[in-house]
Amino acid sequence: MAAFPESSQSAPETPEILYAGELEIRLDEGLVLATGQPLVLSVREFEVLVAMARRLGAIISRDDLYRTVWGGEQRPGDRSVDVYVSKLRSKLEDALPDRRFIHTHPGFGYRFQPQPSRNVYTEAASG
Amino acid sequence: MAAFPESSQSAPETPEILYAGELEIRLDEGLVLATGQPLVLSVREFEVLVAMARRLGAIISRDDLYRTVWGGEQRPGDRSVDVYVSKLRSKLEDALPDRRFIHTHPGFGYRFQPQPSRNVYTEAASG
DNA sequence: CAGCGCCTTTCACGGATTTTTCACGACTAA
DNA sequence: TTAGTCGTGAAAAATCCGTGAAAGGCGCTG
Repeated sequence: MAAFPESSQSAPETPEILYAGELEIRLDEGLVLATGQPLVLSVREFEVLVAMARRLGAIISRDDLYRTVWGGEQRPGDRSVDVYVSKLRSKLEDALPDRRFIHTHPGFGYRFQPQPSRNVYTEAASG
Repeated sequence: MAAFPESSQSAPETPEILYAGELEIRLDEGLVLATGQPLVLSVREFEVLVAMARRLGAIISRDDLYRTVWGGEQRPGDRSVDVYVSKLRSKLEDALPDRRFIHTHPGFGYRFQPQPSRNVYTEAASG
């Protein structure tokens, strides 16, 4: 609803703010608001969140996430992505206990999509 | 120097006074009142405060702050911004011990927003 | 000119925070 | 059981930040 005011000179697909559930992700500032309340995320946490939020609803493989956030190829056995997804989940759950955002699809990757945690009906998560 | 810097954004009207919590910042005078009591700030301190207060709630990077207050580009390793934020914090905390104004977002910058650290008798309604 | 006082800039150190890496255990599938 | 995938606490390494204090400027006073 809140249309953001401004430039049409940039690329049409470069929003400065992403919205997902009660999350507001301000790309230019590195700020995330949960129901208006600011979260304190580290740089990596923020980048992982943005990478996922940009592809809301899609499954993103770990390799893909790694390339997007860290750059280069992920070495076999590297768990960085998992660790940061875990940190992110923790902070998001702190801020919004009734929501789940990051869904695991074993063998495939992660999917980012705001979803109430009490109500699980859309699909069985075990692909 | 200029009594007050022209704003970089074209707001319909440029306010001469900023309010934030119990702070009143009189731009044209260079005067800051905390619960009516005047603070003694140096020029730089005042400018840093104004730069932040003008973007209340937003994260401002050190580079950004440097450009706004000092002008030009910040040289790598320059800590001026940090030092002045520290001085400012110290004076604000002197004047209003129960409030936090300047929040650090490691890796991103600072966010200015009045926030009670203890006592909540703020004007509750969003303003 | 010399001495002061205030402001700004720069430096340095230690603590805080982040990032990376490791390890263990839960879980799944054959 | 055996192998592969995940979640996550915690150690180790790397950065980032807060801040006291030194150093340099500038104006004022005697």
